[in-house]
Amino acid sequence: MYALVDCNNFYASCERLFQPWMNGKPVVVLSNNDGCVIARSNEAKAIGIEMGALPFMIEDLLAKHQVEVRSSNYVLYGDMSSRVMATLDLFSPNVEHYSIDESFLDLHDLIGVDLFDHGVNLRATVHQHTGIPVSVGIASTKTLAKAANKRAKKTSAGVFVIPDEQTRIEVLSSMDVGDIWGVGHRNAYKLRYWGIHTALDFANAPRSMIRGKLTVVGSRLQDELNGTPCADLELEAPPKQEICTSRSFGKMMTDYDDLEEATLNFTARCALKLRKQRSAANVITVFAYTNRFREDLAQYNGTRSITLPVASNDTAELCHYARIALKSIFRPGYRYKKTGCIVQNLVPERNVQSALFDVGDRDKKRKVMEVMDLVNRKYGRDRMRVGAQGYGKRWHLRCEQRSRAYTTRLSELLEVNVDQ
DNA sequence: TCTGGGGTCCTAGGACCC
DNA sequence: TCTGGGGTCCTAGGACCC
Repeated sequence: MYALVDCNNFYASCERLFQPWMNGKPVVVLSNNDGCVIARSNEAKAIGIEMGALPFMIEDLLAKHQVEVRSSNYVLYGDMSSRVMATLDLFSPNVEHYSIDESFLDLHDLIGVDLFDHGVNLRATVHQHTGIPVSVGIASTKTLAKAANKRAKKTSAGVFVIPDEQTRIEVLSSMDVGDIWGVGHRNAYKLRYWGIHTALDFANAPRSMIRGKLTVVGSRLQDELNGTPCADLELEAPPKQEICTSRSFGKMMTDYDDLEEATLNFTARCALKLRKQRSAANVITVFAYTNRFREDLAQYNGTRSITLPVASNDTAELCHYARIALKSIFRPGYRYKKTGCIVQNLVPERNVQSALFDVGDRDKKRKVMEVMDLVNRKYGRDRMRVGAQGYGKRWHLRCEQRSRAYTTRLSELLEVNVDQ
């Protein structure tokens, strides 16, 4: 059996931990740039705030219900996530950390233990260690555990087990086909058109039909819903095959120099992420977009890829090629909203194929990066940087309601008054 | 004024090989 | 009447996830 443990309204729950007066009140967390709603407490859901809602369009609703609005604070969420995960690791030797707020646990070694009680215990322990509420779904495949978890969220215990065939059929028959993990809105639409409305319809549909219309992906899903596991736990995250850093800007930008400074900062982030996983990139892609929602403005999407002579994770070298790419796509006169950098065709750092006519001392460059990373680990991100990254930060994000780094910054620790 | 950021997997079709 | 049979590699695009 597998358990799927999912943190309830994770970002909103993190915000509440250190601002407990928000308990029982509606809370929403906004995306980068305070652009749209990406997390909601149950109270916020209840008053009808939708995922993706735009704050300026629901101003009245927010004011009327005195909704607590927060900018996203990923440092806090990332730290709370690792605390939750560390607790889950106590419950199974095999845990897949699937996303920032979800983990799969392998329960195959659990013999003679009541699974429901185990789930209740797990939930209580996570709450005791971290204060984060979680839901637990337990079943014989990952896809069924997902379905059980969805059901668990509707129960007061917060735990739901699919122990037998009867329960499986009952759960699947009351589940919309679009709620199956792996069926997105596009395939859900098609499936309904073909007369498949519930997860049980999907599980019982002719195999050849599912295979024909939804390829092997659909076929596997069907097997999983019928209790045949097709996906094992991924205990170690495989190295990423590509890495992207991009942001929308608080304000649209027209000036090339501003755009370059932002883009090279994103490139530097990519280079750092590459070094962290000990990879080097063969290809670098840079893109620059205008605001696609502003139909009144001229639109432009520029993108350019460059193949490096030798795979690299050197910040200065990647910035050099990123700048060439950006210069070649930049068109004056447009108002740019977003740029980004993607590094691709990654290879292990130790495995880099050198070029016949390569110039420069790569060993020396590597040592420079090592020192830079060391300095920055000790004194803070980007303390040491390439000049082109600048200090202007004209491209900075808007985040007007950001909470403190309660768990990761000494200067922002919570103060507790003990006089009373 | 105002719409996130970061990934993976699969398939079809073209180019090319013998 | 009417033009083989297998392959591989690469890319673009679609679909999905959080």
